[in-house]
Amino acid sequence: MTNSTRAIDALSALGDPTRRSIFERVAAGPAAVGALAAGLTVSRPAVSQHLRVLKEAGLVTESAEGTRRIYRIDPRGVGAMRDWLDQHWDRALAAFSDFVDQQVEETP
Amino acid sequence: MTNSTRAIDALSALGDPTRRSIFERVAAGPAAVGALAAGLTVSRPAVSQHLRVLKEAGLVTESAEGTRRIYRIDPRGVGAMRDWLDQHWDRALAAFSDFVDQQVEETP
DNA sequence: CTCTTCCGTTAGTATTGACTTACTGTAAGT
DNA sequence: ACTTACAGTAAGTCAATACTAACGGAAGAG
Repeated sequence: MTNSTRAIDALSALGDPTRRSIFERVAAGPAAVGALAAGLTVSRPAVSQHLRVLKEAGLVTESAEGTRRIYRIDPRGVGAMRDWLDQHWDRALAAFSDFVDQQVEETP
Repeated sequence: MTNSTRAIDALSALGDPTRRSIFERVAAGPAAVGALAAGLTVSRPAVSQHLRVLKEAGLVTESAEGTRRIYRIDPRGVGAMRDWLDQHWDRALAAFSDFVDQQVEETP
């Protein structure tokens, strides 16, 4: 998978508010599925499904500890999003300053 | 609107694949609605609706030139997303290195 | 003034996907 | 072996939303 593809998946994954909550909780520290579901209004299977999407997007990793599955934040997806965003950040600044310059010329 | 709120809106907005396409085209350079729709498979009203969402998310700006509306990339939304992500980027690296250290200890 | 172009809005439809319930599986404790 | 705890899977429901078709409005050309 290319880095840009991962960035796309990560953006799609974080588009959902519930998944953002889950991701932010995982980002705060490693956690099991049950613990995550306890702090949310949705059921545990729902959390499990969201975690799978986040995992496929490269935003979290999974590791077993007995019957519990511990989820941790994954630098790959976060980094891919960061790279994708940095590209557009540069463009945004350039386009914006061009636009401002143009406005100044038209209204002296 | 707070900066974090704008980051949330921006993430939700870019969750849709069609909106990502539109956003990337606008990021490549200012464009009118018709020109954007011509390069996509969806109808012009659909593009118009997506642009409104992107505008409300602070990702693009609108300016009239006669009957045409020119859309440009907006640094505000892009910057808000960048800030939001940078927070988690730091956590991602820290959590990952902790995890690796722990794995090394357990399997010497 | 009329015609054309370009665009936003509205209403209605269709599709996506988020959620729950029920079930199955696995590991640890007794 | 039985029970308990924890989690993924499957199937079905329902709400959110992406999309099209039809309409209306503003600006420039003739």
